[in-house]
Amino acid sequence: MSDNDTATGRPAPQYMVVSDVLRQRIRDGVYQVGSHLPTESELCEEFSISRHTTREALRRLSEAGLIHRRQGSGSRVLSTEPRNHYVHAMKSLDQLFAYASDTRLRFLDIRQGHPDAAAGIPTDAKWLRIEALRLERDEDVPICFSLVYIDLRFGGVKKLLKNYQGAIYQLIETNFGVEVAEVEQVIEVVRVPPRAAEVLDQDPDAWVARVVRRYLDGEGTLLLASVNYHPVDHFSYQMRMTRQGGRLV
Amino acid sequence: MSDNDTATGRPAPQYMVVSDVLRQRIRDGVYQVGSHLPTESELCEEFSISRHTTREALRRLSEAGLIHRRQGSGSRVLSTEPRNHYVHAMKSLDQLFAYASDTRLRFLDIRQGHPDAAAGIPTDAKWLRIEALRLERDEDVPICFSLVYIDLRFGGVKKLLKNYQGAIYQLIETNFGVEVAEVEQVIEVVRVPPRAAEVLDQDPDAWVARVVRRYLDGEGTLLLASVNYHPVDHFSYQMRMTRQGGRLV
DNA sequence: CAGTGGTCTAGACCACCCC
DNA sequence: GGGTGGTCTAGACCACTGA
Repeated sequence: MSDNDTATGRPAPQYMVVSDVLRQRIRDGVYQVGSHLPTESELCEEFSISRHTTREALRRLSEAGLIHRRQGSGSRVLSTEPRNHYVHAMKSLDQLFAYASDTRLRFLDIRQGHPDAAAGIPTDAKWLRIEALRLERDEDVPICFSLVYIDLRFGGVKKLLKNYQGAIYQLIETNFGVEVAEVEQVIEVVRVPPRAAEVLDQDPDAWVARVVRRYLDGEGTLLLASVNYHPVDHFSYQMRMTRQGGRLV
Repeated sequence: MSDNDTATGRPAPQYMVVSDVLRQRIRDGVYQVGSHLPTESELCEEFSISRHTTREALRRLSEAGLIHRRQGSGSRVLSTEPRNHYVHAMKSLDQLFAYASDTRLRFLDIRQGHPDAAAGIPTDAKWLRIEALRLERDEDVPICFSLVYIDLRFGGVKKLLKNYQGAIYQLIETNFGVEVAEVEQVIEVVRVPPRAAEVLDQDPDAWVARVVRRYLDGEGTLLLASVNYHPVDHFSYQMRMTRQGGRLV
């Protein structure tokens, strides 16, 4: 649990002692989830420490996701257990994609249309629908066939797509001042749909890896979604998870 | 890049201004990757701020993975770009697995043997080799066929496996005082190997999703590895990535 | 409005690293 | 031994929250 001086011989700093005590109290229900921690000044008094030290202790709890602090309001208990024991971290979403970055896009079709069910978009709404092939640079080997559905308020991207090579979500981020805050991804293995079989040159009854990605903004609104069909012999999805924090967090 | 007061109308705090300046200098190569930042006291003087404010600025760079700070040594520049823009976070590794948690294991075979190539273990070494089927609870439908390779120094788990239901890495963590610090995972779609076809009741030429997981300790030593074959019609792998930090980080 | 957390200062002592 | 970052104190003013 705590990691006070168990490893190193020297005593743990006070902020860590205090943070561990508070952590234990949260686990024990002394401070219930949803309720508020004592204020900084109360904690200063109880532990006879300066405000700075108190804040350092609270910072740790906050970083561990156990409490949420809000100016003027206080520190609310969020959870009994730290979140994010393991993280898969990446510089950019590029690493989500199951292909190397040195690729290019060939657009097959762009028009308004109704999304397919796999995209997780209500199929009664109209979205900009893009068909594209992702190819290895300088080669004609297709890496995947992609259907991209874009909210019509970003319909202006249509003009920008010509010769665009990167990920489409980035195009929308830079041109419409929105920010992708969250991505959901589902990987499954399915029978190749007819259109994908055609452009990927697959047997009609072949299996393909289908990767569906949904890009959401900070409020959970869907900005765009993509359905990507990968021939199985070129599909490899790698990730690396790391345990969070050496000492505590 | 910076997020000083662009959104809110009010001015950014000093530590954020300073941290942005330093960040820009790192990008511009004023402070080269591998070299050291000025010391805290030098930065205090340059920006006419207190040490506390300087440390807050440096803390941000450290959290962003741009610098590494070491007592007695200084702040070394690690990278020009922040890491961890996006994270896939999970409380435990259970969420790595492409199946619900309400499952059970049926062991088919346990003995010493040579790992297969897919596990990424030198095949000349001997490891404890476990064959198991993961089944839905109360049903005989197999979710996946697993080959688990365990370093022989944990050979004692053999006795503990009987009636064990959970993830094997946890068994080793609790019984041998080691900690999984890192997991590598690769998902691919391959032809079913004969043995897997047999126990999963698949056609000899069927495709299966192969998920290879390698569990490493803090020093990068492989503790165990597993190769899991999932019938494609039951395979679904979901993940959710979140952009890190509202304001900067 | 009173009380909260957010920012900031000017000091201090210490453990650690490297010369 | 001299300099680094790590911890800690005792103050201060401010922005924000909520009654």
